[in-house]
Amino acid sequence: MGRSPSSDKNGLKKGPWTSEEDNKLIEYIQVHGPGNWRSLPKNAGLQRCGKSCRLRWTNYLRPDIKRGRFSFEEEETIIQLHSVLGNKWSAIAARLPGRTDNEIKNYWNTHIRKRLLRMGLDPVTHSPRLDLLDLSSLFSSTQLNLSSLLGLQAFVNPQVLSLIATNLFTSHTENPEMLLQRQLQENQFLNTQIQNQEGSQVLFQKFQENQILNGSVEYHTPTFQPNNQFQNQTPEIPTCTPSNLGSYNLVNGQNVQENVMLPLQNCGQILQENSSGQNFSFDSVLSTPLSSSTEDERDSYCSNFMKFEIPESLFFEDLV
DNA sequence: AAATGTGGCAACCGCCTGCTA
DNA sequence: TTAGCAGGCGGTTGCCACATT
Repeated sequence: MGRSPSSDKNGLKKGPWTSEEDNKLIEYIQVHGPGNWRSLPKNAGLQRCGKSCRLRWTNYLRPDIKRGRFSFEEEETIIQLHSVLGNKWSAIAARLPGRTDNEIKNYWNTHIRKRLLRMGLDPVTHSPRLDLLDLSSLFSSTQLNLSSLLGLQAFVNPQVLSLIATNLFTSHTENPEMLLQRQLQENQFLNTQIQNQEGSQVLFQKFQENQILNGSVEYHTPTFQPNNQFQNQTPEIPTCTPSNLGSYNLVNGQNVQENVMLPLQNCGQILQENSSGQNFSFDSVLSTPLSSSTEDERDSYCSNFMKFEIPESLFFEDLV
């Protein structure tokens, strides 16, 4: 594994660690504790640089490291957190006890990223890949009237639209802690607004996201209803309608798809109600049944959520 | 059976940040 | 204020194992 044995210009060894080196490092740290990595190799009798020792310890030798396959819960947590944090592997690792940032990074690049691509999702934005969608047929089949969609502003407080648009453009770059604080403030405002504007699906979407945030997760988690360790604190979910679909990318008539997660993937455990009063539900698009054991089964399960059809008789006016 | 391709992952590299004198 | 250092982080490399041809 890894690099072939070699030495750098200082005579320090590089490449794979031997069990003898591992033992030396473990024994030294058991006595003196980790840290002071620059002087550690000399004191421990290792021909390695401090950085190499630190990496070996933190990524492999640490006693609390969990080895082996990632569980479904872990995998979904990674996807959730990545949708919020991006490639902040250390931040993601901090929420997965026993897993290292390096391990999560490798797992993402070798498994999850490929799976998302196969599902037609962009692994960077977590949005459906537009290059794979025939949006014109989608719109014609549903008889959606663009002017009606744009008319959303007629019943949505412009202040709210502005708030949401601002959020959409900043949420992926903002410091998660700052985001948390800001969203707590937003939620107070939205909570009031949503009581007065029952028809606003955009508002509901925003409200729901903030509820998830406030109720459980340290970081803003816009795409999923948690079903793992956060589940106990999941707030009661109000009913929403299929018009959530596409609401974000048409804010103010602007297509903000590029930087935003579509609510399409936001269907996790949302109970939706169509115009005729029939209920239908989605599980998380990326959730996988615990009984599934193979990657193919997981793919199959997940991809089924991308195959729903919009009824011919569905009118946007009915939905709002 | 041998050659070639691909996946997986440990380890390295270079940059960045925070601390301290 | 600034320079030096230690440690942390994300991206990349390169080797091994396994699959495919």
